[in-house]
Amino acid sequence: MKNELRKLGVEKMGKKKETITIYDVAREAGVSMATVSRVVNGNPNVKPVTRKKVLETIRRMGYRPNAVARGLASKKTTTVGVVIPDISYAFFAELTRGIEDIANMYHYNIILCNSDLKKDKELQLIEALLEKQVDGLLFLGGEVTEEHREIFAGAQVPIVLAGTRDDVDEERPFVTIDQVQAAKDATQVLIKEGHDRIGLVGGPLDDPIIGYPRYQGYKEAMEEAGLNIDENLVRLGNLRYDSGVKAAEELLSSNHPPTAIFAVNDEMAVGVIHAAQDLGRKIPEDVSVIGFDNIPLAAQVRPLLSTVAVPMYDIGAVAMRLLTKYMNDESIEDNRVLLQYRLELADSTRLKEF
Amino acid sequence: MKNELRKLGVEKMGKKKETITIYDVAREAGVSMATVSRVVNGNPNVKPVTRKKVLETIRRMGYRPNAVARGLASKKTTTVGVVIPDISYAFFAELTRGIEDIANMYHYNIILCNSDLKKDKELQLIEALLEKQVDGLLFLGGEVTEEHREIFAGAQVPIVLAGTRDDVDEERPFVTIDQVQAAKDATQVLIKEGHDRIGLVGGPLDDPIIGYPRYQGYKEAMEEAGLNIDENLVRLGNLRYDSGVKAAEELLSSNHPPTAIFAVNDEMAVGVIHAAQDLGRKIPEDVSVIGFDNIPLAAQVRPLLSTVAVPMYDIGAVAMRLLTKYMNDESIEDNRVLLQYRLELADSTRLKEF
DNA sequence: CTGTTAGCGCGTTCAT
DNA sequence: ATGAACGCGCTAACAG
Repeated sequence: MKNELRKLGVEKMGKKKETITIYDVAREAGVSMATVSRVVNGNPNVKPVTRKKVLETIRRMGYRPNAVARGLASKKTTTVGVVIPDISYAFFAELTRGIEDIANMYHYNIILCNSDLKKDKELQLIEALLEKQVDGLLFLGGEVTEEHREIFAGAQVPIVLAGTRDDVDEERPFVTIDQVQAAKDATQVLIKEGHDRIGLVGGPLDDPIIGYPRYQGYKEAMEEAGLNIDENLVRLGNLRYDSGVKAAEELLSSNHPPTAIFAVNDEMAVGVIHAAQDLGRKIPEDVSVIGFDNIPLAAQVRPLLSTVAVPMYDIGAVAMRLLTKYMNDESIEDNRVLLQYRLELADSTRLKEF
Repeated sequence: MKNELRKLGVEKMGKKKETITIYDVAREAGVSMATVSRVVNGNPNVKPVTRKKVLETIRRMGYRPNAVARGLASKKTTTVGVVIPDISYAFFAELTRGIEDIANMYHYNIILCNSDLKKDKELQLIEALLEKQVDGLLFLGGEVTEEHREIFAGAQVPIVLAGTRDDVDEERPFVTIDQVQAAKDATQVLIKEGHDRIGLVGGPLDDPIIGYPRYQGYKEAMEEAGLNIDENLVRLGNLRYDSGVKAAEELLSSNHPPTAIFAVNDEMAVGVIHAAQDLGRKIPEDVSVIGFDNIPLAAQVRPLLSTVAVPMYDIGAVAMRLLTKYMNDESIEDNRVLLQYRLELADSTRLKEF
């Protein structure tokens, strides 16, 4: 009575078309809603003939299941939320690709949100995602504060950290690498080359994910080697190319410049290389440079950048896989995983092996 | 009676917690569901005292609105679908950032899907997105085929193309740039430098978005200048760095090599530069190179890459803005928009002005 | 300004 | 193997 009446609506682009429901299909096929629901959801308890008939009228009527209604009834949305600092960073883009591939494989969709590492925005996004009844949440980058823990604890769905970790909440699952050790390794490459004045182009030290741990690794390596860290050796940037350029200019034009530089990410490392070259230094003859991440850029500059190869795609993929296990109540053996990284020694360092 | 009973559930991470509804809040606050709904949705028709009371019990009970239920009742999900070729391409990552920023500004979330330019996957993703009742759809890259048009036509929601266009369906809104003209301009830079043997490192010619139109622009410029296009001048890659390297190696080691090369995207252009350098050619003295897109990489290599600066972020932002207009039934003046690009002439060409 | 009452479209018992 | 009926949590008239 209602379906019959609404056929006179004006049609603009994608507006006001009759919306055909499971009920319409049922009536048309001469079965009940339940039966239609069964065939749509692949329930085997349907006689083949009936199934065929229903499938046929579904096709004929152009019926499209309403996932929102299904979500309300079943309490599952097959959608997961992803909160990420900034998709325009190659690092996160690659990681997100890993997430999406696995999500897709398990028939989930992802709602992607950029947080710009702003705590308030992060919290607000997480809240919005939970309101949308995502079946799970992936949280990347940024510090996990007490407020995060609070909202995480109140969530009805599993939440996995990717590319970061929470050392306070010992239960919170995560997938990342050992940042400190990796940074230490990178520094040790430089030490092993024989340098004793090794500069650091770091990130913000109040960043508990990149800036601080990678600084920590540098510091530990230096101390263990009995090397000095004077303030002429350390500059902090914002992880972008330009800040790497600036940092290197300062470091290299000091009275007693470093002969090797560890930049805590590749973008800055490439900035360092270019700044050094502009100052007439040869890489790696005059200055050795090592980066961190192994984004595509590392292989698209000359000299090829030596760096710490972080399995970005895998971090995303493994984190998403872990999340699916939680969502499907699969048994999970390890929920705090540190993935392997490796040193990718190319042409910006003299050492090619470690 | 039910809410009271379910308090004995075991609690694992994010599982089986009591879900508190608008009804619970209403009962607790001594008002009706409608009133709670009103304050949640900011409806002004609520006495301040009442509003305060409701807000208070919402806070106290930790009530979180269920967007799925809201979506079913209101027929709006405040979610838009985004189908993109590959988020790990800098070009699309930047574009997506533009989309998300504007979406966020208008309180929409985005469901992101990678299609890898595979038609079947595209269609299937679009279908899934429509089932999820997105309020609108942004489709990027890839060819718009008859099957696309069919499913677009059957959609109940507005669909806007970004970074691409459909020349068959004259009604389909889009936001992009004039690819042919831009490629023509890039080629003309090289022509104006005085080259008569200008190589092209192109994309797949069956790609109607990048490969073909940019080839077309090259061809038109050459023809208008009365220059020859022999097959020793053209190589096709897959838009990635490595294929640029390979293409340039072939072009430059031929008997009569080009003295300038137009690569249809920056990744390949940088590959061209490096291949040329490895062959002992100086850029731009021996070979001029111009790229296309102006991804960050263009400013992170030496020599700095001359390129066509495509407003990637803006394409995304404007497309999303256009989509919001459709979704909110705002009046829209122009629904097929070509954004401005500009030539960014840096150090890989000799010409610095055009 | 507030409450009542229908649905929104579908999954899911529980019968049959 | 199939159908009837209820409920998921909320918005949207409509009354008052």
